[in-house]
Amino acid sequence: MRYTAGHNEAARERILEAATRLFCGQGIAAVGLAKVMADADLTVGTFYTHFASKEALVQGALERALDARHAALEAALASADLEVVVRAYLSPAHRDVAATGCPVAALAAEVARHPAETQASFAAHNGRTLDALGAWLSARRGAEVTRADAAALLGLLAGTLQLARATPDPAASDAILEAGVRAALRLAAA
Amino acid sequence: MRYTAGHNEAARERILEAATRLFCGQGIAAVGLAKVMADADLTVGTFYTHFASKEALVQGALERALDARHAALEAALASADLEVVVRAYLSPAHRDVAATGCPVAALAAEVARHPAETQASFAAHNGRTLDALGAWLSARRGAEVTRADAAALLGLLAGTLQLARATPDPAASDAILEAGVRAALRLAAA
DNA sequence: TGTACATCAGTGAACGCGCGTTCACTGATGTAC
DNA sequence: TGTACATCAGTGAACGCGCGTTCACTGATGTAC
Repeated sequence: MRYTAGHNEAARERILEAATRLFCGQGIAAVGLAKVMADADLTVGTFYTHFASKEALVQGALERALDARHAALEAALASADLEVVVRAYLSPAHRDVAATGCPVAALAAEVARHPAETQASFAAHNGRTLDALGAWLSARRGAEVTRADAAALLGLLAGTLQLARATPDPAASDAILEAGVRAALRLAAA
Repeated sequence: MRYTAGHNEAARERILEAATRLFCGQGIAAVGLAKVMADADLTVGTFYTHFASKEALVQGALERALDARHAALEAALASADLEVVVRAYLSPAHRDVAATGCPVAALAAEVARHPAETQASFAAHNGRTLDALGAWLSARRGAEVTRADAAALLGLLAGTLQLARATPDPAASDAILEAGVRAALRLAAA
């Protein structure tokens, strides 16, 4: 081949990285392929040598983002308390930089309007995180914490983060984050 | 004037109704003005005799939807238990018809990317619901429940509904709704 | 070793389409005289 | 009472633009002979 081995994979990775950042920051519908490719230092024309369609890119970007979040959560749960994880999730820093933040908070509502295949991929990759969270909570309490219970906790985190992001008054937004931390810890401890 | 009194207001109301339904069902960015106007039995050209821009329509539609939700919640809290309200919110019926459902669950993440003025309007109208919910919970418990605490509860409801909507497997989606009900009632009772 | 060819990621222009917005015009009604 | 004019929501075509997607072409490298 006329490009170094791994060139193709490196370009694909750059496209996925740019897509993840732009989708999480601005929404899937609001970001065009030209913008994604420009951010990956490529022109639009070459997009289709890497992905079959925009929808395929959406799936790839969601998987990448969810897997990254999964790895980060596993590391955090292994070395820190749940309170640290919850406080990091509902922090002003996470609220203010959606582009590199949780894909569930940024995109779950939009994913719900995408094809079933995209939803299935999203649910499967998010499910790994829910299972890990459920197992961790089960070990901490005596009782079993199901994947669905973990989903409710993630729902609280993501929904509260969204409300904080949609609240322009800084003090009011901070108060929502703090109330979310209290609620999440109460829920996790029960 | 050459149209009956109230004609203008009736047309404006039809546009707002169509916009609310389409935005909540498909997202703001995915719905064009032509689609909204066609749903209101009008042509695109007349849109600007009713609204200054698409963003003005977005604000109007959000306000209408949030005010409707507020009235429905007040009525429900006056005549029914919180558990009934929570079960209705996290019901399969509400999950399956986003178009006529809660605007917070459908659009909060997208509103967070809109201009500050739109966010302020959204936060103000949603705030009325949060205050009513907080007051109701305060009266039920002994302690004060702030607007921010009510926001965390709404965050749990909306976030969990989004996850259920993004879960294509019916059984898994139902389980998430049920876990959300348990979590919401635990949070409200505490 | 030297040359012709195959490979294929990348280029850049083009496609049809729908977007938000503008505008000259229509036509039914209310008002002025 | 009858007629000319003003009003203004609605019409429908057009604007420039960006969208997702396609395609003929480029050019650097690896392979075949």
